[in-house]
Amino acid sequence: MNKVFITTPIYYVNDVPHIGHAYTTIACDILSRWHRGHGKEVFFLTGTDEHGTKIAQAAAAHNKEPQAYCDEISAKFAEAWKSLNIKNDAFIRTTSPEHHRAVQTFLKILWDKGVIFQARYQGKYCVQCERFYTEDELIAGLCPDHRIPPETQSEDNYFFRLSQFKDELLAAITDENHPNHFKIFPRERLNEVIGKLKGEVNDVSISRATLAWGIQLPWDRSQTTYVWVDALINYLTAIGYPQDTQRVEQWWPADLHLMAKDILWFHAIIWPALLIAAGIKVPKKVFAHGFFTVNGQKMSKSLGNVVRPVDLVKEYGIDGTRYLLMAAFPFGADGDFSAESLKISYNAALANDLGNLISRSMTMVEKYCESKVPAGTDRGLIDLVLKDLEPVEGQLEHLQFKDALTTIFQAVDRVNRFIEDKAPWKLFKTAPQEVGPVMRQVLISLKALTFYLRPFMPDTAQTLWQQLGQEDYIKNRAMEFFDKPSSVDLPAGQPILRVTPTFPRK
RNA sequence: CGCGGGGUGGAGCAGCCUGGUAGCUCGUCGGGCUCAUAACCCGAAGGUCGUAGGUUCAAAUCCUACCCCCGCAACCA
Repeated sequence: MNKVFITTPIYYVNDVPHIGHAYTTIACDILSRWHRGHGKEVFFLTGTDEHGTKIAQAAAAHNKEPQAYCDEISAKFAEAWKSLNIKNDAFIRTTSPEHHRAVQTFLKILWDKGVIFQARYQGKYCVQCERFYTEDELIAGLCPDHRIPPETQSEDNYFFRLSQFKDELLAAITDENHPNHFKIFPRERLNEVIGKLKGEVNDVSISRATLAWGIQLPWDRSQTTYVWVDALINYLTAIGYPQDTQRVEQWWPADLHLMAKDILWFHAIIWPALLIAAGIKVPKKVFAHGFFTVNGQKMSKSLGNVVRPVDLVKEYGIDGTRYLLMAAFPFGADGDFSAESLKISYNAALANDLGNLISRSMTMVEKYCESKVPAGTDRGLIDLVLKDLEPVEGQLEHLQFKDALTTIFQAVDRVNRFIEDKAPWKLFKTAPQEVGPVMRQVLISLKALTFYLRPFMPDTAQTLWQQLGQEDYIKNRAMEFFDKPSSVDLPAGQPILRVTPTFPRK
């Protein structure tokens, strides 16, 4: 399998991007870069979700036409990803004509297959959730998510027979040999989904009669597609569905849908059910990461503690931000970002360990080795460093970003300890001929490290790459490296460049 | 019976699924080094793993009960 199709959710344009969005997107970017570095063909998709009542309302509140409003906010997402060095292969917008066509085609298939029916629905509808709730689901008569009283609404809607797929879905997620098998991670979330699936599963409304800002149902223009159904189909639109069958064939099924845990149900149940109903393969893996608090509190506008990606980038740089977000707590679990711990983490890992290692190494090569890669044959350190780094492969395979970083920084520590142990500054005085082989090992170890740092910190890796006197781009060399790490090397005599400190202390 | 997360040395966390020397980062104390971004290296102190039971040769780890903390209104990954 040589292709990897990775997606973030498409982000709802009723607010500008914050670090929650960035968190998911950075994680996908790291995976994309890692896979590309291993020679895989990667399609990394992100984008914006632009339909629905809330968007129409938000636009009205800004005195804008919905489309103009969407254009504006959507652009901010695209900009944010640029500023975080996100290299997505496509940026999809649900207001695009291609997406309209895809949604209508997809829904028409479901309609023709008879899995959609019309019913007069009377029920409790939460405007915020844009969904109906059963009496069971309400808590003290309030929406369980929003804690507001739902409106009693009655209208003719179209419904998708989700209940019909309940057993098959349960089998699909629990039985590895099921033809529609797909994985849900992490474990807690899988258990949660299984639990819900074993309970009552209701058919879901897929259209609204009163919503104008959306995509009309192909067989009934008086009805507009429910935003969630609209949104999920983006994953198909982006790869050319329905007309470009070749591209669809090439990329589908998606290898990974990554998202936060609040929208797992849509991705793990509704989406696969829709696909099965339409006769399309289900995604291979759905991973829901956790929520986080900021300084121990939920991020909120009213508390004024919403953190924007730009704020962090300003303080810690692009790579610093990418590192800090991934290193703070295990991916998948809930966690906290505090201003204090970010700073501590930055100084400890990036400035003191990695930044200083680079700095001291380059200085010593300059002072003791005439700024050139020295000759030598010892590879003891290099072998140990490569051994240290081996677990990264499996850790990234399981989206354990924090663990992968821990592993990488253990290798960084090893190089620091090696330098301490060999004390080139002493050797320079007592046995100068021994300095070269020591520094050579340090430099080659740094080169190896660079390949592992690259997905997390692409600019840093490229800079370090150039400091090591390498030309070209590191990304073009990753495949060759990972093909046979043990042969990593540097030509003796190659000039080493010194540049300004990477990750200055804060 | 609403849902979920958590209680582990001073702080923040990992380990718990697949029982068997309690690990990491920061901080503190002592030492070393001086190549380096007041950094780096070595050593030390410090924990009855929320409480009470149970299972077991053995439990932070499995089971039961209980106590406490946090998120689940809005924005929202």
